[in-house]
Amino acid sequence: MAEHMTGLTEQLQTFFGRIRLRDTLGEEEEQALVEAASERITFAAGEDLVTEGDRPTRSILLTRGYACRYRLQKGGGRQLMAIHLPGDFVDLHSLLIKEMDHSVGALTECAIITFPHDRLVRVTERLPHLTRMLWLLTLIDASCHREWLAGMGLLSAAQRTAHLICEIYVRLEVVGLASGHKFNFPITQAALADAVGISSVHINRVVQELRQRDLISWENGLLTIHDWQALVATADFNDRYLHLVKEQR
Amino acid sequence: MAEHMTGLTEQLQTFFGRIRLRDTLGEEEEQALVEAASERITFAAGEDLVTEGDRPTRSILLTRGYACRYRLQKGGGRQLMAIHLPGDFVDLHSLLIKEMDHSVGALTECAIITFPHDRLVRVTERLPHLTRMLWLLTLIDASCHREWLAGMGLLSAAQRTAHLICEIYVRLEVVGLASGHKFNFPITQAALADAVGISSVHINRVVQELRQRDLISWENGLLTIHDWQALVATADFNDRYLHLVKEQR
DNA sequence: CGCGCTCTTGACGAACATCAAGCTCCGTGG
DNA sequence: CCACGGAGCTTGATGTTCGTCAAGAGCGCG
Repeated sequence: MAEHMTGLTEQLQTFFGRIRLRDTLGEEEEQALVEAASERITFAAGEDLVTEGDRPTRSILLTRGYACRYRLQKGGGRQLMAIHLPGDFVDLHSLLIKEMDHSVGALTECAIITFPHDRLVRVTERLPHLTRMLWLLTLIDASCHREWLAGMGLLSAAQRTAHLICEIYVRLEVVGLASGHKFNFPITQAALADAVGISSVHINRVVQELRQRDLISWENGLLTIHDWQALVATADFNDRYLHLVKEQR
Repeated sequence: MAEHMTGLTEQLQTFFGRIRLRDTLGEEEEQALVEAASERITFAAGEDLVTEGDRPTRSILLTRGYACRYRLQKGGGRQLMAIHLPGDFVDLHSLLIKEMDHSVGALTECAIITFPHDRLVRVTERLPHLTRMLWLLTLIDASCHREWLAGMGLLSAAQRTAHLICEIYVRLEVVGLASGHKFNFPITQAALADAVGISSVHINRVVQELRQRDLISWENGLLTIHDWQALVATADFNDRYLHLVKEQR
């Protein structure tokens, strides 16, 4: 067990941080999560962590890299439905949903920690407040889905792109994974296009527009926001949907 | 208390049915929900059940009518993010989310039952399996959001419209609120346009196309599906995302 | 050196928004 | 009884956004 836990607690700190942004997390609760953890696995960019139709027996927590939820279309199209960052409990859903209705893929090299479902169920039997915290994390995922959905209906391609950049920066920043309005973003324009819901040709023009307006630069996988206020204004970005308020839940 | 419960259990049957589609629901669990219920309220079409920015102290279960989650834009646009039917626990989210990041409105006259948050928290402290069932319902909501999101990126306006019709029919049908491929759908074309994410002019043309292809008819608030197979085919509809499988969760 | 992946650019077309006008239906008040 | 008005539906004309097709450039990698 000592072996098992080497480095594990450290690797879960970002995850704990994401909970502590919203409520307090007790010693016993933290310990229960550490004990529920199982394997550590890495994936190469492009690999699937979970595939549509799977019936996982464990949930996946992302500790390193960018992952995405996505759905493929018969015709060959792809739509991303979320981008996940270190500290995200990527498919906590599968604990109750059972059969995956979408896939989770690695956008970059990824490292994960797995949590067997039976251990998580035991957590729900024993620790109601921690259960609510896990539930809350999935509710915030849903809130992000709604935000993207509203963006698809109400915003232009350029606005949605700006919005996504704002979202990722804030979510990285609040857990100390980014600062100074810049962050590593080593994904392809094609992947970004699938997230924003437009073609790869068009995302290229949108990115160039954002660069020419001097809102951002993006080279060698490093994205820099030059004018945060202006980026927020064009995207009509409001972080309320991320629920970053610490209170009793 | 006898007074309080008059008719209440009956009004919750559709809700219990939605849970029983996915797992068994024990006598004690059902009773706990009945006891957690509080007021019954009705709303006229167009009224808000909850408004963006509110901090509700109770959650709302819809027992009659159509409601929707929506977000407004400064410019005046509106995007629906879900349509809710009788038996849906509409803003169970607010139990943990606390501050509403969107509004819930009545598309038709609606009747609701309220559940004070403190009573629901007590349920989570006492009944882990029922807690997981409530959690599951919010996960299925999220799954619907993802489905709509994928549709926005991958499907045409006509396909999304067909998809929405399929979704509503199935969700009504599985709890016995519709059969024979028809259902009451007394909403305006403008509201449908906001759901599909297109203009009211364009939804009109889309609806006419669906009528001319003899897929549906829709008059006096009654929508009839004439060719279910063809409608499913055009929408590329697959009900997997509704998670209608009964199993241990 | 050559291959493949990503990014870039131009030309053209399709899907959908916007603007504008007229329609039907229905309730309300005279 | 009809006039009026509003809400929702319908239709046409025009413009914008974005998709698709096609080609080429830069670059890392074997």
